[in-house]
Amino acid sequence: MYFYENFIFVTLSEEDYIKAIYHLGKTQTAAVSTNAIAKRMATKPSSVSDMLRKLSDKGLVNYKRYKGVTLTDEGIATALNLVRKHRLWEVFLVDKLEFTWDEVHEVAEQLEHIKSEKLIDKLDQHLGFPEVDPHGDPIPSKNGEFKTSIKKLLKDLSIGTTGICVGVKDSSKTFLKFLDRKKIALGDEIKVLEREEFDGSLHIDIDGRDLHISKQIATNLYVKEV
Amino acid sequence: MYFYENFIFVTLSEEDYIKAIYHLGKTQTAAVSTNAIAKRMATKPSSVSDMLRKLSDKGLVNYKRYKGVTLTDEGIATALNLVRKHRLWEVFLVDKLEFTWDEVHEVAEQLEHIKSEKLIDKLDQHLGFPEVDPHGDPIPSKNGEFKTSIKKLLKDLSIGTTGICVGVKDSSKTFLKFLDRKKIALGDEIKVLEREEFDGSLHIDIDGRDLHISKQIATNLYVKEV
DNA sequence: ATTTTTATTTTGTCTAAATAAAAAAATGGC
DNA sequence: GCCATTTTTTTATTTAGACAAAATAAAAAT
Repeated sequence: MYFYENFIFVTLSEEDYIKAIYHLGKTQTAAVSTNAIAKRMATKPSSVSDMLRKLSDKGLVNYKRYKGVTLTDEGIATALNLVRKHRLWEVFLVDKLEFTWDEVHEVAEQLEHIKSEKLIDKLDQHLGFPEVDPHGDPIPSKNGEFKTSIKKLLKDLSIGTTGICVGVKDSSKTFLKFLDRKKIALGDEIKVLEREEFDGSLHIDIDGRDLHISKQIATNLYVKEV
Repeated sequence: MYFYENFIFVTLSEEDYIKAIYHLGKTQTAAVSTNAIAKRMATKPSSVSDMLRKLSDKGLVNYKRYKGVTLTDEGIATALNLVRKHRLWEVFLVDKLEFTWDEVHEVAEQLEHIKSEKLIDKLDQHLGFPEVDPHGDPIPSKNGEFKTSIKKLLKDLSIGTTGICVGVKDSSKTFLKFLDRKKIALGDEIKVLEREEFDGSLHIDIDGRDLHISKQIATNLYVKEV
């Protein structure tokens, strides 16, 4: 074994699997199932089984047949690096190239696979070492450290505080249309003025306008506290 | 045939072949040979034959067995788009991320494959619609138009004119070491003061310093006239 | 005109990744 | 504890791309 060869080459599609396992694993304590991965990646369970064996051989996942899969430390590091790259590119697209929040994902999905440590370090610096992406999700540091998410539901903001609208929980057409009519858009500054006790509805100030919105709305809007 | 499906999906390695054919074709009038492509791409002639047949099926090249290959209009458009993307990314890396001229190629080689028209348009705008890359090579416009190269050899500059050092013709270690000792670097502004008739050597002003360099040196340094 | 050399293509294998169909293991209900 | 169902794995194929060895075409030399 050549000691200077202690890094593993990870292919593009292996990276995609690692990311899927990482994101599925976040919301649960148990190991991630083959079917769940297949569904998320729009592929077949048989393909997933195959890949899990390979990833296991490379030491990126802990895999017990029929028992689901978890990431090893190596796998977690790989995943965090991908998340870091994805989110930094998203910041770049929005801050520097004037993309809107909803256009960035597909492109960032490609850019995150570019392999160059220097590129990412320089990009990070160029962007002013941002801590969150345009959706309010935290950007892991180079060594994999994380701020806990500062993204909250609007309904959880306390009275008097201000947040910037960074995303939606319900991304259905009807909801987006509704937001459009109410002229609520990504990036808007929202200050919570008052909460009605009996129905949980909120009085808010949004870019100078006063608005009264139902609890349901406030439950489906993500904001980033400022 | 669905008329809205008039674009061909080109895979990553197809793109690499197209680029190789394009660059080899520039320097010659005849069709490009299989072996030449193989040598440039560090692959085997058999692999090239295989790929040429595929590219021909897709209408990207004109291919006659044993007779070499040329790009179709479609192929040229594809190549120019790749060159455009490659060079724009190089400008980005140098202007925005402080890469040096010699570090950009490998990364740009990856970035050029990112598929998003909007991304490139926005990047172009962000960079101020540059006409040349950091090596002084021209950047094709969106519809494939080209300024002729404004890159020259230092020896071809006329007396009194100024150029910015953008590259080397001879990239041997000895030459690069020599430049280093003489403190001649990429980006330096060089003004030609005088040319000695009998040996073609040049007196130059480089960032305020006076220097006397041989014809051989002047023949291996590229400058971009200002 | 024939032979030799060189360039190119064909053929058969190989690997990575995907799929469908078949087999095996796990699980929930009784 | 056993059966039916669901989940997962295995096996056999497929496709894109690459390569080595063998075959063939073109060019050069005799």
